[in-house]
Amino acid sequence: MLTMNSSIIHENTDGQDWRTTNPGTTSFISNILQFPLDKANNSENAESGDPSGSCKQSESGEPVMDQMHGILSTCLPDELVVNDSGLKKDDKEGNCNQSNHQQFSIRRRCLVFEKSPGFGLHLNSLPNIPKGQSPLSKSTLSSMNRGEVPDDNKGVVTENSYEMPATFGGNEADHNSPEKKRQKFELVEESVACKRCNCKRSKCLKLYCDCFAAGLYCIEPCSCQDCFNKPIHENVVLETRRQIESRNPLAFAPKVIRTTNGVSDSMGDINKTPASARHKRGCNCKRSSCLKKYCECFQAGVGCSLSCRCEGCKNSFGRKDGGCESESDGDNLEACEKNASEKSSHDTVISKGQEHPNLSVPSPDISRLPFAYTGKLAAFFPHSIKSSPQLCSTQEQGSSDTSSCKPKLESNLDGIPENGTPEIPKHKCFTLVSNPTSPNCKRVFSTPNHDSTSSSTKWRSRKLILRSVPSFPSFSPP
DNA sequence: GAGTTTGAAACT
DNA sequence: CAGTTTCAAACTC
Repeated sequence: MLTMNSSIIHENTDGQDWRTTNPGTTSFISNILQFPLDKANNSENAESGDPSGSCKQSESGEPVMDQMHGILSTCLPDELVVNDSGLKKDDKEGNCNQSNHQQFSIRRRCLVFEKSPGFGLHLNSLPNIPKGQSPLSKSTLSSMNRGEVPDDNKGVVTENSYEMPATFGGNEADHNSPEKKRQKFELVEESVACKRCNCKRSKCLKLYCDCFAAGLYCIEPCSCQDCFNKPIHENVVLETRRQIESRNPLAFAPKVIRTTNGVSDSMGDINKTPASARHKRGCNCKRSSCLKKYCECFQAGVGCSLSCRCEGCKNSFGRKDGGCESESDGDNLEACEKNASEKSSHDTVISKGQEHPNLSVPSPDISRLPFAYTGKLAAFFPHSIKSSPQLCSTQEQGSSDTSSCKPKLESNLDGIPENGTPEIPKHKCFTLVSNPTSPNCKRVFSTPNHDSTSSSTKWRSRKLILRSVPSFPSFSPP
């Protein structure tokens, strides 16, 4: 049986590995190794001003690369991230530093972004911010919310920080339009919704560390101590990871999978949950009743299964013994209701286009994305499902039946097809940006046309995930 | 913000 | 493989 890390993977029914169909990806290691040069170049440019002139802009006045980056990142994150030639081209064409910074930031954030073996873009533990907490100072946020760019964030790439987004560093005209201001504010909010690890003893070299587990380097917003999970310690990181994988080859693999065959999961139990997303290994909760985020199943927004060894399971996403959807006993109903009430703070992932008339089929490029979504990752989809009534309207409206207690999250997991390709609604096309807005996030998914209601969403979950790594990431060389 | 609880990860 | 320890996030106050 597969043991998965805390992210959702898709069981590929035909056995085809996405990697085989994604030849565009290249090793991220090479990019990491290139880091000093890139950094030097970027820093030089940043400090000396753009030697090639101002950023190119579209007719709308928006920086071309700012737009393109978002689009490309949405659909071709792998290629975008690792395509050095593209970067060089950008340089030659004189794109603004911020664009370069963005791309640079993306690259340096991932430990490895491999075609194979895959130590991939695993937004496993993505940053999410605890209620009421912010990785940014109030003053900083305040100024940012006013549309100001903190001085210490202006276009500076430091060892552990992200540059400010292009939208922050663009020309002033861009900032003055209401639309830009709105976008800026949303971006700020997204950045606030990011949290980093707080490891003290693990040196961020164990799976305890969300960053490490996610295949990401720790960055400035992290509160970790004695952190070795940094590019400068790449060898240590890779070696440690190799050791962990030698112990458990699936240690960095997604923990949650979705089986949409509707018949059984790996354990043979009938999945009553429509979305049928399940924790591969199952939880082992004793006291939380699988009703708190201590429970990995609950945290990932999936129901417990027979794989779980939990006791007193009341997982509102689906109990081990047959869960939420079909039962109406007091406890379970209460749990469901509670869960429903907590949806606003719970992570959600993506929705299924087919389930919503307004959602269209993703582009082919998008469909090839080897992403899997689970809990933590949802932090990168602040505009997606969680707070979007639109996406859940079919359930929320007239939902007196038991399906009403089906968590949005799980329903949203329907968007993850078994072939490993999440079905991303076109109009919700996630914009994978190198979190231009947030120094805290490695990547942030935003939606080009997101509704305003979701913009204020805070993503707090600990382990919702977006992952571009294959189901069987291996650190060992081919 | 500090302390407690919790369960996964790591260790034996 | 099972039991124990370590760890950091989630949670509570």
